[in-house]
Amino acid sequence: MSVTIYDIADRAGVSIATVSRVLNRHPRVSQKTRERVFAVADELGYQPHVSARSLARQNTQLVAAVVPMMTSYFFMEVIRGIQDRLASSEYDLLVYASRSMEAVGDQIGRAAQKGRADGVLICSTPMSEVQVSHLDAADVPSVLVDAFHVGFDSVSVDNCRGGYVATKHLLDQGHKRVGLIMANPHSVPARDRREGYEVALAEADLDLDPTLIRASADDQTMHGYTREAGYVAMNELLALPNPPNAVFAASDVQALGALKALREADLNVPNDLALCGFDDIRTSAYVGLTTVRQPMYEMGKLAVEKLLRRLEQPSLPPSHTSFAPRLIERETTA
Amino acid sequence: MSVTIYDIADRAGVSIATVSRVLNRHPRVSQKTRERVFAVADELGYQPHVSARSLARQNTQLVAAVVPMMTSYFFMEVIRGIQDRLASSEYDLLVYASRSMEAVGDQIGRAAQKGRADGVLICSTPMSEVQVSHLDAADVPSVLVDAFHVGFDSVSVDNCRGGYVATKHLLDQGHKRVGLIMANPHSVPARDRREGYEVALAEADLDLDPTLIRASADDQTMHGYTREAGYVAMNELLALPNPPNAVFAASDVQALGALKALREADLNVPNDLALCGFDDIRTSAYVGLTTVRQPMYEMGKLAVEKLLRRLEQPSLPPSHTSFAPRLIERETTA
DNA sequence: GAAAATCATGAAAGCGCTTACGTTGCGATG
DNA sequence: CATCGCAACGTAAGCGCTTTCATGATTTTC
Repeated sequence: MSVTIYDIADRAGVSIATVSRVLNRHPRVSQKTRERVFAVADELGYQPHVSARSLARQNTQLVAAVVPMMTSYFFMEVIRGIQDRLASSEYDLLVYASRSMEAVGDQIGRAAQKGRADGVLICSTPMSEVQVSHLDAADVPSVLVDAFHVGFDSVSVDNCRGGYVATKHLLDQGHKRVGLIMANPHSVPARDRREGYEVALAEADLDLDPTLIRASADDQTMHGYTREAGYVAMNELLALPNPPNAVFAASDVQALGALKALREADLNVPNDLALCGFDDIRTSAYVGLTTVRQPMYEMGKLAVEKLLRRLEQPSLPPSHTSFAPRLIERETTA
Repeated sequence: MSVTIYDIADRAGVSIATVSRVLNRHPRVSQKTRERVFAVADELGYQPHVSARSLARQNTQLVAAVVPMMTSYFFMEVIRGIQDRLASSEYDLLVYASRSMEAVGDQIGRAAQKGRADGVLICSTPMSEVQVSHLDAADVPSVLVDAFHVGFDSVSVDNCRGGYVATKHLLDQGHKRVGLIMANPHSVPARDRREGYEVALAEADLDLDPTLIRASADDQTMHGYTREAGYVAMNELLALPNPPNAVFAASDVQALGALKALREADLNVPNDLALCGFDDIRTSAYVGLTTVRQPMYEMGKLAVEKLLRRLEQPSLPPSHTSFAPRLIERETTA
């Protein structure tokens, strides 16, 4: 096989214990042997064997991130934040992305397997009791991103407030009939955004018109956060006897689909109909879509921050952070 | 600690060897003990310890992917392909994304460390001799994506052909002065695309006008593949005494920046100036950008395919695949 | 200058698993 | 009936590292 601490020990005329001490910067080694060992080590091109070290130390230097669907810009940004923060730590990143929202459970299981990773980041996955007990059993520090559970560290966004802000903005522009393009109601964030929408309407003393709310068709993989869903929903709204004059879409991808429908209907945005999305994905800036921005990158970063803190102090009480989403005004509501 | 095979062995009244055999589906175990061991195992909620297993088996069940910058859509798609293919294998994915093109070397080092992963996928990184020797020393199967080296399996795209196709398309539309928005010349794909551009011009008996070629400013992190770079470059081209009437941009993000410059200059695309990009990122479809499509997802998928094959048959000669890029005609060259 | 304290090092146990090899007990073989 | 073969299982030696404990060497202390 390749070079081990035994080889170094032989060559340097010391025991493997000493080699290990040198390699781990243990203070109780003489200057002389330290230098000799180091010299031999890189003369032989030594690299510690990761698994062996993990086994002996009882830690991997790994963090696992569980994410439903890499496809979406949201998760990419979160992961980028995770990645960036991790880069300045000693941890490497393991990514568990599932193709469907359903497979997430398995992924959590794998990620939390004994000796797999020192910590787990779980993204956009509501924690069922099964999963909680799973994680508790595995006894691996975890933090939730874009989800909440009392027992775990979490970082999320105040979706209700986001929905409120978006709707309020539309109302402030003078629109009285504000429609909502929902995602799949299975999605907790979508439900929260809808709640914010309803709060804003109530506050403006407007009745809730259920026909103005379009939920995405049931879709197991993307929870309705797709361009097509937005396209269909907008067409339905336009077909109404009394269509809305403004629409809040639960996500930017849906808003983009809606925009397509509007173009096809030859309607002027924002004059005929104003549109506000949610997320602030890259394309939104490009097409001038007004939206509510989630600080995805920052969320990923903070999640890692929390995880690292917990890794150092496992007994800390769970800490929860909720970011306030910010309205980004652009041309679709000018 | 948590439950080990020793606990199972005790409880089931057998030796740890037998437990191990059962768990690894070794045939030489009686039906009865097999059942008993399994029963005890999941009664105790046993999970094998990953590091211990790795050490004993001399393999992790991990594949590492080294990627420069998660930011870009290109890499997202490649990773998605990797992810998807890996999902139906027994391997988990380790992601090494660096913030700058320069840090990639370190990342490769980490990814290829002994006992870290069973195989490595290296994305968009030209292999220097240092890195080659590094990888050879680590002796871990690797495949190159969007890069080439005789000694390694690789999957890439025929960038030269892509540049040719794009330019030819522009010429076929009757444009005589075709400009090129280059990326940083450090980028091998960018150079290849430029070569294709030149070939197409030569074939059409057109002289190469160097003023029509704009390389991105030196940029260490994105190699000039940015919207801003495209914006600047297009403005430079427009400021020319005799500006081009068609432009090929080395990437879609640059093309989008160029598009912005064109909008600001109040020029009609494609009538005043036709534009063709490269990549086919998501936004391109949305804004109707004609482009040359790279099969990113498929590339990731195939890379894993090759890696898995090599994992089984390490002595296979290196296999190289080059995808032919495909022109996607949209409105910017109608 | 002897006892005590400190330091540098080695021997060996262990992390949790796999696996080569040895041992047992059984039915089949001549 | 002695022998062989083989299935089923146990013993123990690893995998490459960390770390405790013991030990001799060196320094400090009064």
